[in-house]
Amino acid sequence: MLLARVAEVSRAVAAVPARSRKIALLAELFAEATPEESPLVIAYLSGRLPQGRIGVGWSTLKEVVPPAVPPAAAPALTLAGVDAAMDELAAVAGPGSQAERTRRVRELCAAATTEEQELLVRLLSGEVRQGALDAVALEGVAKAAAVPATELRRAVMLEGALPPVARAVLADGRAALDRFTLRVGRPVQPMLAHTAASVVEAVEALGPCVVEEKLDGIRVQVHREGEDVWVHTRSLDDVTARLPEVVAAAREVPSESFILDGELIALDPGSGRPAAFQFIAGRVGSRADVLGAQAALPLIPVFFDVLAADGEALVDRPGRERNAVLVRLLPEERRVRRLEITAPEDPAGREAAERFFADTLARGHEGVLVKALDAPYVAGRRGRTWLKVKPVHTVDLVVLAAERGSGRRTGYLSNLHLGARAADGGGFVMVGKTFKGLTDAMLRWQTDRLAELAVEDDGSTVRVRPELVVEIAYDGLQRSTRYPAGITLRFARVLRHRPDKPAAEADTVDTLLGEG
DNA sequence: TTCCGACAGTGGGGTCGCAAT
DNA sequence: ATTGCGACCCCACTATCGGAA
Repeated sequence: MLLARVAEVSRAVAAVPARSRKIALLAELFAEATPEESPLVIAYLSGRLPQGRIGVGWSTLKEVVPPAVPPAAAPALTLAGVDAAMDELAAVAGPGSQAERTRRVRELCAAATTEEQELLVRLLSGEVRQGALDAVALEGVAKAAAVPATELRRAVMLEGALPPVARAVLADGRAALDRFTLRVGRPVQPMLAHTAASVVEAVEALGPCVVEEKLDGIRVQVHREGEDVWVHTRSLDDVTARLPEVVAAAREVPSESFILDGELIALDPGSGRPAAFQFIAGRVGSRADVLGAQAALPLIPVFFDVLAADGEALVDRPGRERNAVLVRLLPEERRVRRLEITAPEDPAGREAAERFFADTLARGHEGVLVKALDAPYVAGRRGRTWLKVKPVHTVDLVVLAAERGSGRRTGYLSNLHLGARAADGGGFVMVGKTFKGLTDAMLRWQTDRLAELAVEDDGSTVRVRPELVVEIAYDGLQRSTRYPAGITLRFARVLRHRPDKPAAEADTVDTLLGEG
């Protein structure tokens, strides 16, 4: 198959708003592909390269963004040829590699038509912007293979990726799905949670449930088969080699075969309180001198779920049964603290849940997860049966500048630079940016208002007179080397504009530091 | 007919490893 | 030695479609 055919369908998918039409267009092409090329077609049309990210970002791509490179007159690139080129691109390393990557990307684009160039750039940048990624592509495969999407989705979650499952089901039909089962050693997509505003709201929504402490660390899925152990992150990256202490902990579990789901945290050497997320992420990211890094900051795995044990899959069992297995496998200090609320309608139960939440925060943790007691482990879905609750801080800050948006925000001033009032009363100190929480109406309003306040425009960022106050919600402060006060807001989002409030009454850096 | 679950899109800060300067 | 880039860890929120209620 030619790349041009894929590019053509991608453009058509982007052009139709209805999801059902997107799915139909994708299904048509998937049915047209041979079994050999189907994984490639599906990967490309779900917005990713089979090779994953291969060291090419916007800085490299800006030199080839159409129409920077003269396009080929007629389509000639085959899917197999492009795939081979991507393999080679991914393998480029060492001195001169940056120039070599740029050269190869340009060479590939020179052999592509304009439409193909656009697809290549979008695949390499990871932004297909066709309104269809994994989930919609999965629906397309289900339609093409005439299998129920729910069954296909389950197989994909257990396999961890769509293309291999798609190839099997397109070739052999529904029966092929039976080949994809939960297997120790093969990571599955982790179950995710939704957000609730309060513990009471979460408990009311779920009925009989368990409240668990939410640890602020790195999610890990730990597999063991005999002496073999694998550790995977949320995106299924294999980080086993960086985490010897997790491997050792897995080998202490009194079971030869299991899959555990948990969080990696660390304790601050001084206070014994949970270490800041930044330190834990740094540890997990360190590949060089693993033993030295481990000595400086040993990580502690704490688990909250078990997907399989002693050769038996547990994902379809209710949460209370999985927890019973977890209790059997792990000592208390290897499990998250939890409180069962068996009678959610009883005020005493709700009060207990509230106390547990407050106590968890007092211990220095991030918040809680509330989970329905009878819910199965639904891999890869953000099920309504797990709800997270975290405290939210708010603060009034001043807009110092705004960046022009892209994609559907083209033409709007989108990303706001946020300033706190300086402690000494002189001016404002930037403490972060945000583009979140804005409705289209707010976007339109702030674009107009900020244009009135503009004092300088470099084409991408518009500096403004510091007069517009915005109410900002955030999850807490982080240490920062980027901003002058040495701090920045974590997960800042706009709650509302405050045109009624003078900038001189905005919150100060000291207020921010006081609230932590 | 209305409601709501699931998806995609739009980016935020920090940290590491590696290449370029 | 420092800087810049890319990958990946954490993530919030809105708009939209389409099936459920």
